[in-house]
Amino acid sequence: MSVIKTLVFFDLETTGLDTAVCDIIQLSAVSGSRVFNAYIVPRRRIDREASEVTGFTASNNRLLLNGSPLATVPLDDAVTSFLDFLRSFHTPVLLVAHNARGFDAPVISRVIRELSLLQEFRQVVTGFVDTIPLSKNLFPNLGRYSQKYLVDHFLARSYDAHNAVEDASMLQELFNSWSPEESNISRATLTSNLF
DNA sequence: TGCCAGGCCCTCTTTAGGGCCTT
Repeated sequence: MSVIKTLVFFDLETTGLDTAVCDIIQLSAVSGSRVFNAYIVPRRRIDREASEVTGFTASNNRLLLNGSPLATVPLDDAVTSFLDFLRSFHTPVLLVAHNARGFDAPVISRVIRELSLLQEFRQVVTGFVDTIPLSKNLFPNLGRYSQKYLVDHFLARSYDAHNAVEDASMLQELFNSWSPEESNISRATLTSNLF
């Protein structure tokens, strides 16, 4: 008998690729039709490459997307609201992200530790599902496994990559189109006590 | 001031190198 768990698809936009130091700029999550999104002014400079890829820039304590200012919240408010969003499902949550092991899980886990919220996090999140190993297990001969490629290949869609809400929403659509069995999901799951 | 990653996987492998994947 399996415990009912809620799958929450999430994505981060950050100031760069170094998971040890990057700041979160956008934190988004999607589960069914429910959506969470928060923009945060970063403490550190946004890497040039990250700005080129995402369109985010920061100046004078403001965050801009393609030159237009965004409504932002402090980091601790964003993470607290995210935990409230996860708790609202009233079941254990599996957080699903593309390259969760290599990027999203270490970043969100580090930030949650820095905010002394790890205990609260572990009370609601039981693990991370990484859709890269999941897709490799399901479709071993694809050759390429970037999210953009997978969306194009399986959904025949192009989309606004590097908008975290769009990325999380597309990942949910991809996942649902694959209808993976629980054993496949388990093989691609990292338990939260690793973090 | 400017710069900065790192784990996985494959192969022309293991005394290594390089591409992929995330921003």
